[in-house]
Amino acid sequence: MCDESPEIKEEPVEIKEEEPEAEFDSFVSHVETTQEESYLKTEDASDDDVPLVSNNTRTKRSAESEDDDNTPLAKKKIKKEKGKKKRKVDSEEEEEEDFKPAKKKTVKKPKVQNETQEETTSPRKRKKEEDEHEVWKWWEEEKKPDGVKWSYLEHKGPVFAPAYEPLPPNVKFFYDENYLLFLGKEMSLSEETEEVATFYARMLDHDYTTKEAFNTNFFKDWRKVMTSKEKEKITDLKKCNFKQMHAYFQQKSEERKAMTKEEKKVIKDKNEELVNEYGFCIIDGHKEKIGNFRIEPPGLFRGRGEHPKMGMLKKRVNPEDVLINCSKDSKIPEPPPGHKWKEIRHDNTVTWLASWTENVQGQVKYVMLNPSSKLKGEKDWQKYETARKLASSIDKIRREYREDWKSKEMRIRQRAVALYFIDILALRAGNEKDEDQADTVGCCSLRVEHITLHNEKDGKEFVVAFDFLGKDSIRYYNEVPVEKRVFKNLQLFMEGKKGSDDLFDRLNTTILNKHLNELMEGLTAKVFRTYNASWTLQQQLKELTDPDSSLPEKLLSYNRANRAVAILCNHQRSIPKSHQKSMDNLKGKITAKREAIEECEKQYKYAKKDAKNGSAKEKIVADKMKKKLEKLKEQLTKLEVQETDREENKTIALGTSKLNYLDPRITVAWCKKFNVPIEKVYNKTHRQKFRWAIDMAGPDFVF
DNA sequence: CCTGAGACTTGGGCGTAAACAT
DNA sequence: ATGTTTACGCCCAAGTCTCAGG
Repeated sequence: MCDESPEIKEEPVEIKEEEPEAEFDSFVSHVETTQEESYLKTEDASDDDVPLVSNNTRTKRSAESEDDDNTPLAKKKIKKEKGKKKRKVDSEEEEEEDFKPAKKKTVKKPKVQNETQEETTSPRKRKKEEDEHEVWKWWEEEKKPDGVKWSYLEHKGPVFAPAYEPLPPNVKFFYDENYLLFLGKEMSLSEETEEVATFYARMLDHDYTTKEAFNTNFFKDWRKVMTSKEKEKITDLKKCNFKQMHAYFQQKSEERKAMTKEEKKVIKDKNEELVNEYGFCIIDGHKEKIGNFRIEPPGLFRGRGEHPKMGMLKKRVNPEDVLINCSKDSKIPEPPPGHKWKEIRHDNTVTWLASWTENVQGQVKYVMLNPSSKLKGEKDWQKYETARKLASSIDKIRREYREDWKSKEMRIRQRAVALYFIDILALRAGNEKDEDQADTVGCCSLRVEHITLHNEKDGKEFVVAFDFLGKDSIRYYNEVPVEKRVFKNLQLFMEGKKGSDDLFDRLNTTILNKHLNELMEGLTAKVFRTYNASWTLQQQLKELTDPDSSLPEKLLSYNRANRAVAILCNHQRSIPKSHQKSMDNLKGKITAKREAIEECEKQYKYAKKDAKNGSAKEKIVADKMKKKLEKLKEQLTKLEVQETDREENKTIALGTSKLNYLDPRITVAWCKKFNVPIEKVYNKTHRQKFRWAIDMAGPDFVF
């Protein structure tokens, strides 16, 4: 603001001398103490241990040939060996045939796993599920030309929300004209007015309805759909009584819960039929699942955090609002009777099957494929390959941005400090946001008020305290000791600014990403999150897994590693309502088990005595006792493990990192190496999404 | 540059089905 | 078999990033 010159103002000389060639030894650990290594030494950390082959490769690569990695060849290398198939379409046909035998192989699996004993939950069921899906190794196919996402696409179009069913006449709406009467005066509403009213009535016991913005927005939009008569009468939301409506919906939901098995089955079957009809598409010769083939129903907008638009009416979407995307030569989806599509297009450079524009924020919404599809899987795979590439040039990049902390140019310093945060704290990039969205920030959009500098805190020097609302208005709070040079730079950036000023006033995500792309092809800010998450998982697994431990203990290790990542990425959740209760419950069980063990021990003692001078029969009894005791003890540890796991997990959400940040091949390799059945860590959805990794990665995969 | 549209990934919450305990 | 607890999968909002056009 104050000075336009890009040159930095007189830099305090001290800074320059401060650092006698800092090494990489001071990367801050932000995820508990144990993780330092993951940032400390990107490569030699593992040397003292088993010198894994691929580890060496990585070291070498990063040391001498980063530049080569920048060529687009990197990706291709991997696929190189396989296909020299020319015509995609025909080759697919063949592949299918080829891989049918492979399916049979899977069937044998349980035998191999016998070592891990009974644990495998209903392997029969699982097989069936997986066998129902077409299995083909898409990752061995040739890639499509740049920008082309498919050559054939056929589907039946999206499913629309069911039409509004007016309330039965006995469910009334009341309005208190004088603001006096207890119930208000009975009032009948036009259908549309009633429909919108039900949206509100359904949310009556939700927090939203206590928020002013929500109520104001809702009321404003509600009045828009009212008839002029209604509008005249209904002038104050506070005078509206939705209680009967609310009760009606509650009752409805009770009824639904109380349905008999048969009734539920009917509904389920009907739904399944719908899914079979509309839930799949044909893409490049394969039948694949669609992710969200249902158009979003109308309702009230539920923005998160302090969203200025919360409570606004999300209008019903009609076929006339919907764009269809499919192959020209495919069977074009039929719009519902009496309707027309807004447009039918044939754009094979995008992946969506249908789209419409939502009225609250004006954003385009899409119908897209399920993550199990080739289209999504390939992209996911590519994402992790980019992250691995970053792993091999991270040293250079770190060296560079550290150098940039000393730059004469303010914009470069800011860029370098921001990058440092993104790297070590896994912050998000932080695009600018409009006024009409919740006020949340990421790295580039941090404001002065979001950080506090402490020369010293809790015995540590140069501590930066972050406190801001990030994505989804989740609070990010972290006290991080940083390097002195970073600290000094921050002081400089904050000089003469108000709390509401941007911390990095010469930086935004575009600038940052442009720079990153120059450092490495395909590099953007979010790649650091992927890289750091996956790297941390690998490192933590290595550190925490004891090959000799029991299966539950191994799983605990895995969860802990997963948790370290979730902490790093700040994946939080609200404490489940039932947490305390279920915790007490568990504690009770543990005490009970302990008592049982005590009791059993006593008995065992006696039995042993008896056995000593007794006959074979008594020996058998004692033996049995011993077995029982062992079993009990095992159960106890299992419970205790569960307890710590759950306690540690109560505010941390593991799902997001597992699904979006952790290279599945790390997990797969770990499972294979330590003989952990994959379904212990990956549920059915995970297994479908990560099928490529499950098939691709051996026990020795290294990220 | 700046802006906004567009496309696609990432995110927590919540209802419900399934698993488990009783 | 039935009630309770847990986990899954859906939902859809909220990010990231690219690109076109002024």
